[in-house]
Amino acid sequence: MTYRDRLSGLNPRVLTRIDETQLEVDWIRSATAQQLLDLATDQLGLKPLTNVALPHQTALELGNLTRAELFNLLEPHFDSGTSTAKDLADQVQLCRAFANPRQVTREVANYVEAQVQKFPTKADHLRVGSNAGDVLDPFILAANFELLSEQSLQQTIEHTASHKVLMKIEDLVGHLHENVIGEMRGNFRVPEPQGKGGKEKMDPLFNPFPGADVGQVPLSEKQAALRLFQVKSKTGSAKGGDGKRLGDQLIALEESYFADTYYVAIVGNTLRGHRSRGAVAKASPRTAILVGSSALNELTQSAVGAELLLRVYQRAFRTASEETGYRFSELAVNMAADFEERANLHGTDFLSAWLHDAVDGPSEEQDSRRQSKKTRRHKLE
DNA sequence: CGCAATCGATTTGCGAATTC
DNA sequence: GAATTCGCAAATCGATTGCG
Repeated sequence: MTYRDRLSGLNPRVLTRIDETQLEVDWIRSATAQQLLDLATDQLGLKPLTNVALPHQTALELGNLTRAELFNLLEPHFDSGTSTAKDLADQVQLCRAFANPRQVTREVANYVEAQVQKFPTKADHLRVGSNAGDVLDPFILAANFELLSEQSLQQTIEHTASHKVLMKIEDLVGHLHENVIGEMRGNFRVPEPQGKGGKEKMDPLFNPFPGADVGQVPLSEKQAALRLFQVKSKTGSAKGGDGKRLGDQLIALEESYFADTYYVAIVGNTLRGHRSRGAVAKASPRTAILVGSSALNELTQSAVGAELLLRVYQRAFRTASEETGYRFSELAVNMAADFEERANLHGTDFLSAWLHDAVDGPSEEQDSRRQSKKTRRHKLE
């Protein structure tokens, strides 16, 4: 019985993507180094290079070279004043990883741009977050003002804004990992659960792989086992009870699909201090728990996965910066002016002004006893 | 049906509890 | 006693729920 037989009955769109990614990885597994090189030169509109790849070298051998190694190989074939050798080295790695590099890089840039559009641009974006209750903490603002900002309103606002932006970027990067790794040859992004039933309940149509973010078709030496990954940015992400919950999900995936499961963190150079390793291992003993390069090697089936991600992301960030025109420091000046203006209006310093904005309100909106709706749940009982 | 509130997921940081 | 793990906090996002 092949891995594919065990998947029959799953959502047809998921199966289509799995079959597609199987073909994509089959190509690179069977291609020669020359074929990979030809693909890369063709995509850049360059003439084919005939005397770079060794006759019996495979595409994987060439594609798994580091960027520096590739560059050294290619550099003698181009004029030293141009960036062509570098571009081609990049393109070889991209073609090794993705079946459609151009589309992937464009989509990543689009995604980044969409998130940049949600970065703060006005003072009101700092005063309250996207959730109405997430009001900026005036006491932390005071600490920021005194301890970080030399009592400068301008600096205080810059620190506050950058904190907010970096929180958004954390979320952004986490999603990039899932989506970009899911696009690589042999991998597929596990679709978000659809419709009702919850995120944790397995359903062949609406939620076939609860607990996994990325799937991978089997290795050529172990054809029976689908590989399923729970991907985190760092080991600190899941804590306490999350580990047990994830472990329970992973072991359910192993049993349902005869799958090998992986609990991986992209960033991290040691398992020491892993917050949820224990809980996952206890609930799902056969799940491999990996961090850093060890994680990337499994996810990308290459030794240069981390390099590749950085390259794709940096390009996207630069493109997004140019295309959105988001200018952090200019916006911070405007936001600071707005805070100052509000303070002058109230005739006090801006910390006091914001303190009242952050805690004052009609008691009907602040006191559950005055909210006549329905009874609320309480933690203790 | 549309919008607001809520729920569950993610991140980091910190201190308490537990384990070796 | 040191190292590890657990649990809580604040912040964000997206999906679901529920109200008018």
